[in-house]
Amino acid sequence: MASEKPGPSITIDDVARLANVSIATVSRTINRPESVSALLKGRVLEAIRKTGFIPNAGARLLMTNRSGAIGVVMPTLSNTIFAQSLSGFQQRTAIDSFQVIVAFTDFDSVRESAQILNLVKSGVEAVALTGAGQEPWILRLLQQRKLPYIHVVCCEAPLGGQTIGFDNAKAMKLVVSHLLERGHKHMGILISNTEGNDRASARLRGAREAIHQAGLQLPLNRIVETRSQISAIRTGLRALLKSAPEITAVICGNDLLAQGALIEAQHMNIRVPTDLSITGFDDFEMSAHTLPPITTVRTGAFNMWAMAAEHLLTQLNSRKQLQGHIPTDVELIIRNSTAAPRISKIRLT
Amino acid sequence: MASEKPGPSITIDDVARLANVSIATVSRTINRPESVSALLKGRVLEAIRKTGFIPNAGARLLMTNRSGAIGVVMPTLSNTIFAQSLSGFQQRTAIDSFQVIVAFTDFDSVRESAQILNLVKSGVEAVALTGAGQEPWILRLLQQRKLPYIHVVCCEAPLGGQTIGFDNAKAMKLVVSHLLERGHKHMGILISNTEGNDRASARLRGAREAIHQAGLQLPLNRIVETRSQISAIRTGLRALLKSAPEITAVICGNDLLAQGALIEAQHMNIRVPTDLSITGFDDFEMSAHTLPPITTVRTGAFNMWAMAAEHLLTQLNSRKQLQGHIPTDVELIIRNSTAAPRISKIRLT
DNA sequence: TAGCCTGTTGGAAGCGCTTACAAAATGGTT
DNA sequence: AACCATTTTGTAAGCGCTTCCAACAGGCTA
Repeated sequence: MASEKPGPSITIDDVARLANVSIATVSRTINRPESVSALLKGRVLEAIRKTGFIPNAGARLLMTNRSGAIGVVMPTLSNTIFAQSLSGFQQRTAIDSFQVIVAFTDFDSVRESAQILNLVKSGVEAVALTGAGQEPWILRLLQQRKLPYIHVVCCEAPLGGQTIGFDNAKAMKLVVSHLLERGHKHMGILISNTEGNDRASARLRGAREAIHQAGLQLPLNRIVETRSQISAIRTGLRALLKSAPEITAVICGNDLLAQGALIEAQHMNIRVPTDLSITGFDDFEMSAHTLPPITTVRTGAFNMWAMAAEHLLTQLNSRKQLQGHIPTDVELIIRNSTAAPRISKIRLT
Repeated sequence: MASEKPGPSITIDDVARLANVSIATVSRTINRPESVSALLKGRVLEAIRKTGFIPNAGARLLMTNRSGAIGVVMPTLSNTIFAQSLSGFQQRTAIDSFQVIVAFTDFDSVRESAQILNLVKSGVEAVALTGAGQEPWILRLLQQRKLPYIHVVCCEAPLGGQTIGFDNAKAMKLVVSHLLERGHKHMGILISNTEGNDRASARLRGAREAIHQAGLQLPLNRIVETRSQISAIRTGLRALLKSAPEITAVICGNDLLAQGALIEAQHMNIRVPTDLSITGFDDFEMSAHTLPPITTVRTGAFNMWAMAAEHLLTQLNSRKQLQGHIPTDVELIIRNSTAAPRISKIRLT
């Protein structure tokens, strides 16, 4: 009925009283048990058990400045790759008993700044960021406060920030090389919105450069940006094929796009890879199982983010400032969604 | 080189001194600006801006007992449904400027208890739990500490806990009814490991009951439990079809399983739905686009979790204990992966 | 036995904030 | 001009913990 008062919760004093020791001893048995005699330690532990004492997070944080929380900032969770990434990150932080606070930006760098600021306000000890497209002021704020942070999935960052990942542009060139080797001359690109997404931009740039370097053209009508809903992706592929019917291969910015493209191709009765080659990027688990399985680039997101976590934790433990770039491996996985283009470019539509 | 000292960070005193007011005034302009005169408020705000002051989370938490953080406990992120769920939850909490701390259990209720305990230790103000399979002691602990919590995706919970969701068993019966209507007599079930997963168990139970109620049999060889990797799911379907070749429909415990089953069917050259009907559960975005699209149950995970968040936030704001069950809608989405069984049950393999 | 070193323990001082309370300022009213 | 109600401000008391420091207890050596 009437809302209950918060109720005086159990404090270290209660435990100390019950164990008949000082609060200092209780604190020590929790934080540095080796410095307490077996006798008292036993009494204290027993008292803690009996009372159900859980140290007050605020008081502890106030004294130690250690919240045991790490922030991670991602655009969204609607692409599996970020779910994987978050899993990897969290799995590693869990080993060191760190909590993960997640924040999503929806690819909006203004919102991203706000989210990072919120993380700082809530006392995270470090932050992992997706990409390097953050507003400089917020990065500067992190630096001023000496909060370790790292940009993941990229290879260079503003303000000398640490990075872990690979060169998205270079990785995309692997894909293009593969298609060139197969004999493709006319390629289209299906990519997620590049605005506020430096990874997508870099991949697009890489593909573009590689195509140009091969002496081929990439007119604008062969590049389609799309939102990441399956229906939008499907529409995107249709638009691409309509505006550039000559293309024999579609380079997708990630595996979600590739899956959408593959589905739309099936619906359109376009045979993959016979009529059209499709490539992805990220190597989803599913991509090995689709019909045909998708040629893609394995980037090891799970491990990459686990390493990012490890890197931050190391800094927190050693209190020393690491820096520079940690390169991660990237591997072109050739599957059956790519093949040589048909001699005749006639397709049934 | 030498590790830099933490460096005295900016406190409320610095701001007060600069603005030439008392710390109380600074605190008030941050927390109850309407109670401060425009003049001083201006000076304080300016001083905050100049100094880059960010209130110390620990001190604040210590005084107010409000961390601004909510915990959410999920089994994993490897099934898209949980990514959706987390998104929904976080989207709602963000509106009230609450941070989300995520914890994963990997379907292990012992680990789950530990995770919940960690959340409590780190000072969350409320907790959202997946399902109702938690160990009672940890729920009791939440109750003792008067931490609002809610079980999501279920309809009843131990210890009188609040729940939001639907009856998984009953929802599964919709699927079975649909298959019965289509004339199926021999159904198989592909379900994720039920151990430590009360939702999967309930769905299995629902299917079983509905089948029995229709006067049909469900021998054990028609039930296959599987891990959730695509390859395991595919193996699972093969095993199911091998041990029970007479089945004309496969009821999958969720859409991930259904997608895996559909893929394996394609690989085995089994036509869906002609040779085999397949049903899912959860209604992934993708499920509307596969070939054929998958008949499934829409549970609105995103909204359900957003509502869960809202419910917790309401309790936090009103400080009153709500209780009971919040039912959510469930809808059978009939698509082309289900049809009447073929008269002849001969399949090409 | 005196003198020391090591290992334990408790007392007490804050950490940086919020907020109760009192003091001061403001603005009518008589 | 004196008074009271109201608003605004400052003072100071903690919140519950960690940790410095001093006190003390043993176990040695000299």
